[in-house]
Amino acid sequence: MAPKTNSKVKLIETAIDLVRMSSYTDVGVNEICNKAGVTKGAFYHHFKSKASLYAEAASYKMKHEEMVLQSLLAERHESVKKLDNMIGYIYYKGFQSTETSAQKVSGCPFFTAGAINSQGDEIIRAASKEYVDNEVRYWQIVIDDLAVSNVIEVPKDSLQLARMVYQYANGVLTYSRIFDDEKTMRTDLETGIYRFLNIKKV
Amino acid sequence: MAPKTNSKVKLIETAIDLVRMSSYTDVGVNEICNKAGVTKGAFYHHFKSKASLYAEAASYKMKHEEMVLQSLLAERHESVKKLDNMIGYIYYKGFQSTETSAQKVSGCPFFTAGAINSQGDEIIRAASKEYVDNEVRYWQIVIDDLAVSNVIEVPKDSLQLARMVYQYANGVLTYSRIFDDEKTMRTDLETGIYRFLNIKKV
DNA sequence: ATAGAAAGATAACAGTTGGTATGTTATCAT
DNA sequence: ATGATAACATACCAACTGTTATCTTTCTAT
Repeated sequence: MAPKTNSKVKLIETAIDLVRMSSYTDVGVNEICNKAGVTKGAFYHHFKSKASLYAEAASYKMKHEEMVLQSLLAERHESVKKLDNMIGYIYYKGFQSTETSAQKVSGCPFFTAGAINSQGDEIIRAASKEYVDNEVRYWQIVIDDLAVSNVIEVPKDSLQLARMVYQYANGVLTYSRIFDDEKTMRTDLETGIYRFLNIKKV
Repeated sequence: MAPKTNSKVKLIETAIDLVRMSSYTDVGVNEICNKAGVTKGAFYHHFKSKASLYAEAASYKMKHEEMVLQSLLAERHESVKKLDNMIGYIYYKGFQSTETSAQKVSGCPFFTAGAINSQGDEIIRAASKEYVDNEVRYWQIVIDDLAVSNVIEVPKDSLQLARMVYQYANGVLTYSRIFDDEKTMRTDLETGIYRFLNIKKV
């Protein structure tokens, strides 16, 4: 009665959830399987390795975020509204609490894992690169829009500015994770990005 | 003929080096011992656990940086010179190439490891917190000095501003590590921090 | 010189890691 | 109904993890 092949999706979603809460290396295949209620046989039927699961999870998440962000950044919104939506989404992603853990703040699993496993598995690095590039592109859309709307000065290099804002956001997430401090995360995210973009807060 | 107990220091320095290049979880006790040319017996004679080595390494590095930064941030320097020294030091730390690895860009091992192991070992988290707090404090010194010198507007909350700059710097480091891109790191670090502090580049 | 401790070496430990080999059950086009 | 293939299950593997117990060497204070 259950959908045909939801166990692959179940594995991916479980993996993302677990990795977000701890880290790629700290989450084992066994743990993922147990939490997903799937056996190892099924795991290695769907994925040829742990790294390949990670890669599939990255593109899975990318597709998912494409839909979410397309609505958050829809043209009908004011450019500042888009910015606030983007900030809110990052906050939402970084704070989302799971039943799995008492930890409140979690970083982006792909950003983090990419840095960790920067040497070694090239599969992982490539997946992280692609994911990160994609995220930066969304920031660029937001920033270009702010420039067109005259909310910010037209930047010399909007891609660089987008990248820098993204770097900042992830720095905040990582910091907040160490201190497990959601309050700091909320204020620093917003205050910092507004400051970075040189927007006077309304 | 060799100094009395340099093998403890050797272990700490080797561990820092290895962890910087990969990560806390990915670096094993065996690997550290081999690279340091020390046996496991010696390791567990000096440290009661891997986590405790990490903690000692953190405070070791803190003391080392205290000396370095005290000279880089000496009062005789202009406040902008101090800022540039600080940026240069971050760049130096993040780029330092080792014989160990082909990887060029490396993040701060304590910032990274703290985020990774946010759940689990409380020893590690505590050590990372202390390390990070210390680094932020140096940024605060730089920023307060910039304010006194009228280079930047007096911030409402200089600690928050220091924290945000630190978060940004580590975001850049992590990003650059994923892409192993030293050039981006160099420009983004300087450009971003100047932008963040709203200083017109000379 | 000698007792005692610090430092280091060797070997083993239980537990876990990612991955595989081989088996069984569903699904599905023909 | 049947052959084929996808989906899943069970059991196992070698390699490695951090850690400990035991032994030997080196140092140092008396």
